[in-house]
Amino acid sequence: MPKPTADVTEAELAILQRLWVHEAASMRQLVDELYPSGGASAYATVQKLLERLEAKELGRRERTDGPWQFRARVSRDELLSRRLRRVAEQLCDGSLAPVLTHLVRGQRLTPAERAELRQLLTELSQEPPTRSSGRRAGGA
Amino acid sequence: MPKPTADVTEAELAILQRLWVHEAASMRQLVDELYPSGGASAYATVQKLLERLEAKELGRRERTDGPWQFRARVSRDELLSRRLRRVAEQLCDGSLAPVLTHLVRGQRLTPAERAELRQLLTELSQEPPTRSSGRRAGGA
DNA sequence: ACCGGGTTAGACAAGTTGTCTATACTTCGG
DNA sequence: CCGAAGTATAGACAACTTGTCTAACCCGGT
Repeated sequence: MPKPTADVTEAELAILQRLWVHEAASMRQLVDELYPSGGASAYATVQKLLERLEAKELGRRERTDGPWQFRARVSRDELLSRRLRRVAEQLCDGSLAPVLTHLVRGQRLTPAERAELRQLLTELSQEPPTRSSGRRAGGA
Repeated sequence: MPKPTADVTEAELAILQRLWVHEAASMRQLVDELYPSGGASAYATVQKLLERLEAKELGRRERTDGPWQFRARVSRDELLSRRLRRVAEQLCDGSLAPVLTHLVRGQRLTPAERAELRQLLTELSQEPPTRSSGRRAGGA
């Protein structure tokens, strides 16, 4: 059982990025894209990485006529959520609100970005705050 | 030279947390707090961790009459910034704006939190380039 | 001189990470 | 049928990280 907090390594992330782009891909496709000049072992390397992604339940393989097809099991958004939650866990006592405040305060936002955020906040305020059913809130 | 992106491990973070609380602390103090029932080697463990923190330029030692005094060289805020930047780097093409949007959208914010954020945004819009004296302008 | 605290250098096991080797299995052309 | 080429899988491997631990060292006080 892979720890729920299982982290994604650089190489694994590179695979995921391609899967997010392609929806589904074969090993050959991934190898060609990620290790274009890769030697003989690139294939097995990608295989191992996909294997680990599967173990972490971040990827899935699918049978087809031909070779296996691979898909991501988490969206970029979901992964983002996990990372942020982890950061909050370690540095903000588990709460994400301080992260938000920190970001708003610390980043020099362009007026356009500020406006967009205010707009977004306003929209969310107008939706029923008690029923948070419709939208996928935060994933997990 | 340690990579600027040098990561902080769990145990190192525990040390930093104490240093953030205490401003400065001796080894003994840290050992007693972090390994209260720790065996004979706890001292050396903490030493090694502090050594690594120093190598990463995240901590500093200071001579005093008695034993060394240790201090953090980064604030929690700064560390938060680095982590967030890294996340943005890996998942949002380097830009933090999507992280912000994601957070605002994904977290169930209480009305109070929303109000506070809107307030904050308004403030920032009104005094753009001025480092106002009242608030800490720490981030990044 | 001895003791006990502080101080330091390094050994170490366990785990992670990316790559690579070896070996199957499948399938298609000749 | 044989073998070549692509596909599939298991496991070895070196390099690195991480937290702990051992063995010393130095030095002032009694």
